[in-house]
Formats: sequence, C-alpha cells, structure tokens
Amino acid sequence: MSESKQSESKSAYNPKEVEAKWTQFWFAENLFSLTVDPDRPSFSVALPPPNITGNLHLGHALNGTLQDLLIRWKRMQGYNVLWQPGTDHAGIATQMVVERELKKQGVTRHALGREQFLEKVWQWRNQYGNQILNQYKRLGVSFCWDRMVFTMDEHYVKAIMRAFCTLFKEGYIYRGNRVTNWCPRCLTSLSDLEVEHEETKGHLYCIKYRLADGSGHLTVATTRPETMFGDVAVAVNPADKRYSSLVGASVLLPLTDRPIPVIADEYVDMEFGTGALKITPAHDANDWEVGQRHNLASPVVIDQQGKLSANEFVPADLHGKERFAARGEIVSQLETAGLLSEVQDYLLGLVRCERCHAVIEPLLSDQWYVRMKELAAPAIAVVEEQRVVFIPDRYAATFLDWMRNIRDWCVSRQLWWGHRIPIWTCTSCGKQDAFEEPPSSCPSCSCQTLEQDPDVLDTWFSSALWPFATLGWPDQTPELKTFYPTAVLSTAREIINLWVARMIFTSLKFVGTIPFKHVLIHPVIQTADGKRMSKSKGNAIDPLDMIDKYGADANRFLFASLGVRGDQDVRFREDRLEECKRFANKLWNAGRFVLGELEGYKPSGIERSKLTAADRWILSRYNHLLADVHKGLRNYDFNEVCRDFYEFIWDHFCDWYLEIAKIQIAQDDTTGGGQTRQVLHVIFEGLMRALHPIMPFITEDLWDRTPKFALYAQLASIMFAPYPREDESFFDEEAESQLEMLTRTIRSIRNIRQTYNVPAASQAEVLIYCQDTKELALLKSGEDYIKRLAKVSPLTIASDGTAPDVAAWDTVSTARICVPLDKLIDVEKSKTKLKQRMEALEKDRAKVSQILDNADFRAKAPKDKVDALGKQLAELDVQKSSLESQMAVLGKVTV
RNA sequence: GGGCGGUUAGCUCAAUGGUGGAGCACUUCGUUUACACCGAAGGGGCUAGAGGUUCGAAUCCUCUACCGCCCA
Repeated sequence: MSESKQSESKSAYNPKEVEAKWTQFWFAENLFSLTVDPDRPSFSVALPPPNITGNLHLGHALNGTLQDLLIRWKRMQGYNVLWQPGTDHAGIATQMVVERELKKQGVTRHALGREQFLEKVWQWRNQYGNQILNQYKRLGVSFCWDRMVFTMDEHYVKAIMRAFCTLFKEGYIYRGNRVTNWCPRCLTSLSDLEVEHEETKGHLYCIKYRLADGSGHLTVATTRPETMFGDVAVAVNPADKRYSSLVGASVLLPLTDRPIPVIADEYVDMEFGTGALKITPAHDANDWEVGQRHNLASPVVIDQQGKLSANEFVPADLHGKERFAARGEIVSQLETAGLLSEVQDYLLGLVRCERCHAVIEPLLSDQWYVRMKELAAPAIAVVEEQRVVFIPDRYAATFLDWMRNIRDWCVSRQLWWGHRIPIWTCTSCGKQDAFEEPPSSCPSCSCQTLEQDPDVLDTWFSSALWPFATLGWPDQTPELKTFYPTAVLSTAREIINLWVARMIFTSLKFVGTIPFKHVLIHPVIQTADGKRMSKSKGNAIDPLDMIDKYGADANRFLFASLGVRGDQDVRFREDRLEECKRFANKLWNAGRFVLGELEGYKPSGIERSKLTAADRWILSRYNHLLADVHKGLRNYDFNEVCRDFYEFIWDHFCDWYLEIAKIQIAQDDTTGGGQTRQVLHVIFEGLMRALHPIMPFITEDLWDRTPKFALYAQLASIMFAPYPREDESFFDEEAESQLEMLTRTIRSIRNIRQTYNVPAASQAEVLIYCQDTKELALLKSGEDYIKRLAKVSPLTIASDGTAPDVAAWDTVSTARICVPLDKLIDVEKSKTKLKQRMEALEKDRAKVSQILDNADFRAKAPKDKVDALGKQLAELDVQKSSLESQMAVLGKVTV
C-alpha cells in the first residue's frame, strides 16, 4: 500500500469526493435557478462584480462565503432569494491585459485601430471573462447562476446610457479643464480614488531664482525641479515679512530666464522649505487653484507620456526627455550655473497609479465631470437617518466624511475598452448633446456629421448602477419589483467611497430608493505577519489551493469565523484552516457513528417522560445553540455563530453526549425503553440543517443519509429544508446543573488517576461521599456514566463512610471523592498535590472573600451578585475543610 | 496633517463592568470499534504603559508608546 493511501483511512472525511458529488448534483438539478412564490417574502443580495481579469483571492472567498451563508440561511427560512452574480468589464485592467498580450505578438492597439482592438478584447473576455465566477463554484456558492450579468451586456449598457443622459440633460455633467491625475503609462486620467499614496525618500531642491532687477535672488524649494519650466509665479505668504518687499517684483526662471512675478497667496506655508513656492498650474492641482486665483497662464511642460514637452517653454536640449531623467539633467545644469543652493533629503508623498504603479503626473486636461454636491445630499441623509446601516457602524463615518467633502467626479477615461461616452458634437453647427441611441443626424441643424466623444466612462460609473441595472432597470421588471432594494451589500472597506457611496446616490437619483439596507464591511485578510497580500509581492495565498488542501467547508467555516464585527484586519494562518478541517472531520465521524446507530431507524419524535438527565441536558444545550445561532445570524455575528457550533459539536455533543449515548443505547437495547436514538436523531438531523449555510457540502451529504420525517424526505436538497429554531420548552436548567456535577466528578476522578499514574487500562476503585441529598441522588443516578467514563470499579456512592487512609482525595461541590490507592500511592507526591490544591483554593477564597468583605460591595452591588459570591465562598469553605482533613489523614500515614 | 482600528498565554484570536477562555504549540498518559484529522490530564497571563471614573475595569474616560489601515 502506498504511503498516501495509508494516510487516507476510510474514516477520514474526503472533501474532494463529497464536493464534486454535490456540486454536480446541484447543477444537474438546477437547484440554484430563480423561483418566486408571490406569497413569500424576498431577500436579495447583489454580488460585488469581480473584474473579468480577476482571479479568486481570499477577499473574494471571504466575501462570497458571508453572502452565501446569508442566502442559504434565508432560502431555508422560506424566502424568495436572489443572489445576483456577474462581472465587471474593468476598463483599465482589461485593456492593459489585452495590450500586454498583443505586445507579445509585436502589435500595439494603435496599430490595430480602435475597432479591431475592441474585437480582440471581446475575444479575450469571451475566453477568460467568467473564469473567476467558475472559481467561485469551488466554494459552493449558491449564485443564481442563470442570471449572470456583465456590465457590457446590452440591457446593462442601456441602463448606463439612460443614467448618463439623464445626468447630462439635467446639467450634472460638464466639461472641465483642470489638473487631474494622469497615468503616463495607461495614458488616461484617473479619479482620486484610483491612485495610491506612498511615502518615498526623495530630495528637496533649493533653487535660486534671480531677481529681474539684478538685486539678488529668491530661493525656492521644490521636490520636482523638472516642472520648473511651467512655473508662472513664485508665491509667498502675505504674512511673511521676509518676502513682503518682494511681492510684485519679477524673478527670472533659471535656465530659460523667462521672467515671472512674485505673488502673495495664503496657500503658501511659511514653515515649509524657504517659504517661497514655485507655482506650476498645469502640473499641480494646488498650484492650479493658485493660478486661477491670480489669473495666471498654465503652460504645459510635460506631455501625456511623461516626457518634457517640445515647446517654447522647455529648453531645446530637454525636449522629449523622460521626466525623471530630465530631473537629473536639470539639477546638474542648475549646479553648474550656481543656481542650486542646497539639496536636502526629504520624505515625499508619491502618488501612483493603482493599476500599473507608475508615478502619477498631475496634468491639465479637459475631462467630463459629474457635479456631485446636490447628488450627494440625499445619500448623506439616508445614512444619517440610518435607512442605510453600516456594519460595523463606524464605517458610516468613513462614508459621511467623504460624502460631506465630496468633489466633482471625473468620469472620462482616455481608454478604448468601456462604455464610450454618449456625447456627440455636430461638426457643422457645433451643437453638443448626449444621446441614449447613436443619433443619425444633428437635432439642431439636421446635418449628418456628428462626432462621438472618444473617451469612455470610468468603470465605476457603470458599477454604481449594479444593484438595479442587474435587475433590469430602466425597465420596470418583475425582478426589480420583487427584489429591490436588496437586503445586504457585503464588501471591503477600501471601496466604501469608490463604490458603495456611488451606488447609494445613483439609486436614490434613478430609482428613488436606497439600494440596500445593510452594508457589511468585512475585514481585510493579511499575511500571517500582518502584511498586505499582493500578487506582485508574491505573498498572496490562493484560495483554490486552500480548498484543495483543506476542503471548501473548512475554508467557509474559517471565513465565517473571521466574521464582520471583529478587527478591521485579520491575519491568515494556515493552522486555523487545519483546525477547521479537523472540525469537519470530527463532524463527519460523529455522523458515521450517529448514522450507524440510526440504521433502520424510523423517526418517531421524542417521548419526554422517558428522557434521562443526559438526554435533557443535550437537548437543552442544543436548543440554546439554535437560539444563539439565530441571534448571531440576525446580527451578522458570524464569528460567534461559528464558536457556538464548534463548542456544541465538539465539546458537548461529541465529547460527552456521544460517549453517554453509547452507554444508554446498550441499556435501551436491553430494556427497550430509552430515547437515546430519538435524541440522537432529532439533534443530528437538526444540526445538519442549522450548519448547512456555513458548511453546505458535508451537511448535504450527511443529511442525505439521515433518516427523515416524511415532510423532509421529498425535498431535493437540504438547502430547501426549513431552518431549525429553538424550542424553549427543552431549556432545562436542572439537567444542566446535574450534568455539570457529573462531568466535574468524572473529570476529578480522571485527574486523580493521572496524577497517581493509575494505568489507563485498569479499573480503579472509587468512593464518593456526599451529604447533600440532592447531589447524592444525582451522583447515584449517574453511576453508570461515572463507571464507564472514568473507568471505575467498584464504585461506592454514599452519604458517608470510612475510607482507607492511603487514598487520594478531591472535592466536587459538596461531594468528597476518594480513590484508594493502596500501594500505588506516593505519600510525598500526594502531599505536594494536596498542597498545590490548597494554595489554589486559598487564592480563590482570598479573592472572593476580599470582594465580600468590602462593605461598599455588599451595599451597592446587585443582590444576585452578592448572593452568588456568598454561595461560592461557602462551597470553597467546604472544599477547604475537606482538603484539610485529607491532609491530616495523609500526615499519619507511614508506608 | 485629519480620522479609524489594534496591543490579552510562545503564536492566532475570544471574553453584556462582576474570580481572564479557546485552538495551535508544549509536557504526560492512552489505538476503549465515530474520529490518532482522536481521547484524557497538565503547565503557561500584574490583559502595552500611566492616570481617572466605579463597590468593582481587559472592558468606560484621558494621555503616552508601538503596529496597521483610510483620507488629505
């Protein structure tokens, strides 16, 4: 037998097999397709559409799990559910990918031309565009697969055109000439949200600008000397006494000797550099503002490729030089000319393109903007009024802060792939307008030579319409009526402004209602050492590898455990997945045992009068679990739900109840009166349903093989079975305290056995003396459990009696537990052990009595707290005297 | 510069203001037919630091340090 075969024993859970089987079944039976029962409530979620260029990463997997969990839960609760999947065309990313492909063949998009290039992109999209959704399949997500939407679908485009033209006609869209973020590699403008900031070591260059009248110079500090040729002024703060006499004077721009004025503007920070700032309106957004205020020109000196322009402002020897190479040359020329006074090390904020990481060049250009202030107002209101609720709620502040300080949205991109801006300009009369359908002739002069704007829309413009455009808007479809607004949007915090905010305002604008009630912001998954995962750094974990290795259910359980309410970042460690995998295996094996015991069993319901204390206990725990799970799911406390499941299944059900069940079943089989199988059935069958939203594969498989009531037997899948709820009549405090006493007793005996090295295989004699009649009765009723679970024989349980001197003792509540050890005992060891117990007990007692001795506590604390502590102290005292008497006995022993 | 989150056992994380828990790792014992992907027992903590509120603080408030994120 090969090694790998050996390690795969038959009892181990094999997720691959089970996942393949049920995935196949779910799709073959079309179980995910949309069905609407008008009598039922509806619940819908729009999947944040992944980029067609994307591959499933841990963030997708986490987010997908949380949404699927909700969808499956609601489906089982009987809702009409719609989980809308789809993909985003991802303008820049896709164009880059395809251009890279073309480059390998030595072709540029410009060589192909716009139309042919777009054909290539469509080919690429048709081949790879749904890859990521197929990867989602491995997670077991229950998307409404037959309703997949792509942002370039015909009806989706219709929605975009309607939205854009509406905004245009209402005057929200305008042409603006201002400094925008320009990516010299992607050759497009970018919004503020599509760039990333980074601190980099650089230099601050102090450059002498000579006064035109030859009376000296002004030293200007800059991090970007290459923009110098575009300077139109030197600005100083009006309050700056050092320079006040110079305001209005002229200085000569180094290297070109073009004269520019010295101006005063509040924007200048007197503390920064020399307090004199060069103003380059075409290449700095702040400078542009200053330039506007002072009516200055805006000469462009760096072109779209990031090269110094070949124009009259730039010295001829620098024409066409790449900007950073030019910087070096300029600095050395300045040095030679004696105009460089100082170069300081400086930490500067660099702005990079989110997609290609090229350094952004702020560039003056004409772009289309959406006027935002008025559109933002109602979106601010719905969040303020909590009609849209963020979870965790602190993210509402992120949203509000951004929306309240909103700037106009640059929506044009100089790309080919995307939704071409539907604005046409008449070449003869110059009339410009937006058209939902390409116009055949100019509405004002009827001529037929109209030219469409060459740019495309920001990808986020189309994504902003996602929740309603996917449901058929602008048509009033039945889906829109049934499933809008959606219930929850689950996403990452980094796109709250980029996407969530825009969905909210577009929905209010176009549909007149909120797009979703709740916004779940899930944590960001970092590497084990707290770093950001990224493909380029090579530290990203591939969720598909993790699914291969640990199984989809284990991964889902982990993701659900990460939850949404915890930290904003969580570290990914594979050993946690290992734990989840073991949990799946534990469940699987519990299932093997239970199903084995239920072979041929016909569900009959529970006869309560015949339940043992252990039965009542596990039923009480189980119903508490269902109550906690329900509460947890309602509040999106997924991590708590997972903990509850884990604890119940492993600690309560497997470790204790199944072991007890083995004993009871043997008794049931001889007496014929027990309810153990009934209890096992009720709990296990219900547990599978309860856990199904988190772990769909393993629960489907086990449930499929579980005997069922006729009502459920006809269902195609567990996913349509009703979600279980607690039955409070099974809550049973008495049984809970009884079992606590019993398990503590068993643990105590086990402890003694291990302490004194009683061989695990041998039976040990145990004497239990208990004067409390209630506890005595309970211990007696649990005799069989104690014998079996602590390997005890013979067992004596009595109110009192004499015990041998040579014995180990312990106390549980009012019971004294004695294990005669005869020759096995090591007197010194026993004394040490007793001493340790005594010390621990003393410590406890000291703490409790200290609190109780405090008169303020007795006076001010709630009565139940005071009583509870008083009771505890009494119990500690009983235990103390018991330990003391044991010590005394031991003191007399001589071996 | 503004805002937010975190700091608890060696590691990763829990703990409605009421004697601090789990998993992993560690030590010891154990193949008892659901599970060695297991079971049993055990060791391990002035809850980052300093103040304050309170009968009582890991928890609430203030400040400090460090780590991280978002926005400018």
